[in-house]
Amino acid sequence: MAGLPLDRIIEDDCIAAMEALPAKSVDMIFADPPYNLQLGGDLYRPEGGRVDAVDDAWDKFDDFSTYDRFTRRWLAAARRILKDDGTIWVIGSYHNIFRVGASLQDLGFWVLNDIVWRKANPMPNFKGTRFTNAHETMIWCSKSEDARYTFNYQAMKALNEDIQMRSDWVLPICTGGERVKVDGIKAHPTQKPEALLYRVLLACTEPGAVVLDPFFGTGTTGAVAKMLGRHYIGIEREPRYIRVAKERIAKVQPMTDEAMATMQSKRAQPRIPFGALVETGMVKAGTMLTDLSRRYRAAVRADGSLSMADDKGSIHQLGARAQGAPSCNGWTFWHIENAGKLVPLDTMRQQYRAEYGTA
Amino acid sequence: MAGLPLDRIIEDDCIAAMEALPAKSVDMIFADPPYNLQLGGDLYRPEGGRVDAVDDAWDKFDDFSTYDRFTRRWLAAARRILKDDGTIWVIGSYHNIFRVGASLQDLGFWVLNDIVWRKANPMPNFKGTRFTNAHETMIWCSKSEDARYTFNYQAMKALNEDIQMRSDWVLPICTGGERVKVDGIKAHPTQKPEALLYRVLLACTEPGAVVLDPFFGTGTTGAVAKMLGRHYIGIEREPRYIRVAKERIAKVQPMTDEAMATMQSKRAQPRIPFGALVETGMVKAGTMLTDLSRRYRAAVRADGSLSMADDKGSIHQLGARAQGAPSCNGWTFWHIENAGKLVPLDTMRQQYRAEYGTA
DNA sequence: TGGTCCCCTGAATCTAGGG
DNA sequence: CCCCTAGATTCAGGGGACC
Repeated sequence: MAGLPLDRIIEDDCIAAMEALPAKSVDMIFADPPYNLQLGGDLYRPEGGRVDAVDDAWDKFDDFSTYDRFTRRWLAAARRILKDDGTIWVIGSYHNIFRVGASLQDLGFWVLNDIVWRKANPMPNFKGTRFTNAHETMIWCSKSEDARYTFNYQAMKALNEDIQMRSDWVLPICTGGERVKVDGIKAHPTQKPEALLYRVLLACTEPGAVVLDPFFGTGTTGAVAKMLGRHYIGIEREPRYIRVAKERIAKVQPMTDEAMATMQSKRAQPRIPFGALVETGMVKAGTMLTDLSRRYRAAVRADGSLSMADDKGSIHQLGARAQGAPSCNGWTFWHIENAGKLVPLDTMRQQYRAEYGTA
Repeated sequence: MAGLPLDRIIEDDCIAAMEALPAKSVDMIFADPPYNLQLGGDLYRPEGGRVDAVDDAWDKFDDFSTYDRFTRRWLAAARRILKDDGTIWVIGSYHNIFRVGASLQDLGFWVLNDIVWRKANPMPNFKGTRFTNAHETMIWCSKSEDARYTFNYQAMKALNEDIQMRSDWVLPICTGGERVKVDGIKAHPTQKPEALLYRVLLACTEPGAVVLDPFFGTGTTGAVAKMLGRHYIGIEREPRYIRVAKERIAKVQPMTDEAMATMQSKRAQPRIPFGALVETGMVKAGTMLTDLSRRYRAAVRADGSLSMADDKGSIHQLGARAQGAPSCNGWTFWHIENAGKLVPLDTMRQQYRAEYGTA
């Protein structure tokens, strides 16, 4: 994408900066916006220490509506620069996440999931007045209902030991060596753990994608993007955060391409028609196929179609009709009997791919 | 409280019914409003079954603004009848919870916590298109910032093996004998588990308190209230649900201490996926693994899968395939070489648990 | 009686690409 | 735009049948 300030940090207000970028130019947006506002119109972050010092006189509704206006403005600017098939992530807590979620929906974003980051080691509730606030919420949206967004399902499944990834993620908070400090004091009050961004970027982008973070802070998004071979664009108002972020990102080593590889979706593999297996003699015409429970039997015909009683059709069609199901994956449904064992057609397909190449 | 229809179900629209009740008369409100799901066509499971979705007329709204008007009206009516020191709980999913949360705040409610119900056994995502929608969200509010609400901190701590109760609760969904059925068919599509209401009522009410549920359904709130010695007021429009709820509640025996003990939730057994070690940087992508005899070597990839020659898969799958065994515990099979010594992955897992906790 | 296996089900915004 | 077809896609728990 020409003209994009890739792998750089823009020092500016995020709304102005986004308005200066070309439309439909970034693949993903990750945003960790400020969560509350005070009388002066300045926005503070949750652990900023001034949260309890609210003036009693302020009008809640008025306050929320100011926050809502701010939220809609930056979300609208984000929407403009997001590609039509891109997605946006916004993280927040109960203080702001409902406003953010409603605004996202009002602007036409389509919620795909709300993700709960369940903190493995949260701050306890010292006063014993509420439940320990042990999670934050992320909202993941596409730009519209029918957008074809990126979701690396198999990579997420692999990351979770072959069980599909759930909407609740247990991850530790950012501590120890990962926590960026300046003169021994944490550089930013709400630095997010890299593991969180790691999962987000791995789930929803491909290597080389452009990820924008309008509230860049100390640059966790940039650090993880660089590590994973994605491009970042950071926007941050505060020079002191930018300074820290630059230093931090400079130290990051990108992964090798090999390490960066993930489990691929089967949809991405080239299509093999069943007929190709018949043509090459890997499956002989006349072979009888059966399902795993040996309930149904069908014969392979010379053109790669099947016949079962008077019915004829593709491996998928006949599998579906046999079961009375709306659809069926014939590759996994039908089996060939070999020395008393049932081998799925899918295994033959893998052999075909190995033998004749995948192209 | 004179004039309150205690331990009864009002057959009416909830807004009208609440408007007919005296102001500031109930101690707690638990509400499970329609979620405004926006479902497309039928959804089929991989094995061919059809998902029995929520398609009831009561969940249909024209658009967000219609839903918002409905939400504000019933919340305003609820606010009027709630005692000044009472609290309200509303449960929802990402479809509606942001609208609900924003409306609560706009009406002056003060959010105390958002509570995540992490479902132990959610319905999977059958098409591999998103993260498994494995939780629902409850918002817990007092009527104002300075209200002196009830929170039984010690009871919650006791329920959680003497550790502060967190904002994320792991509970199974409502199935088995608890699921109310009529002629073998579920009486209500969205019946909530009693364990959920048990925790809510135990946390935020005293015995004898009055708990109102404006979307009573098949009466889980009433059943648990009776069990725990609280009063309930149910409001429900549909006579068929009321009939079921009455029968159900009639059978409830107020609980003995012994029975209470069995209601206490088991702590979820933590499972650490290998991917978690990669995400947190404890095991870097690109690391080479080997078995104790150094016969096999595999590389760690970004998503926690391994690659060995052309083969890819989980630590368990690749361990099994390497040895030609039907299964393999990858945690003990694979090792990392560290200063000439081989450390099993299992040791890394123990370190992870020690560092980040297991819960 | 016990173990094994199969079946059923749960608030779901649930496909992709070519003609 | 619609229509059609290939084919990718599920976890945990409870209950009942069967050996």
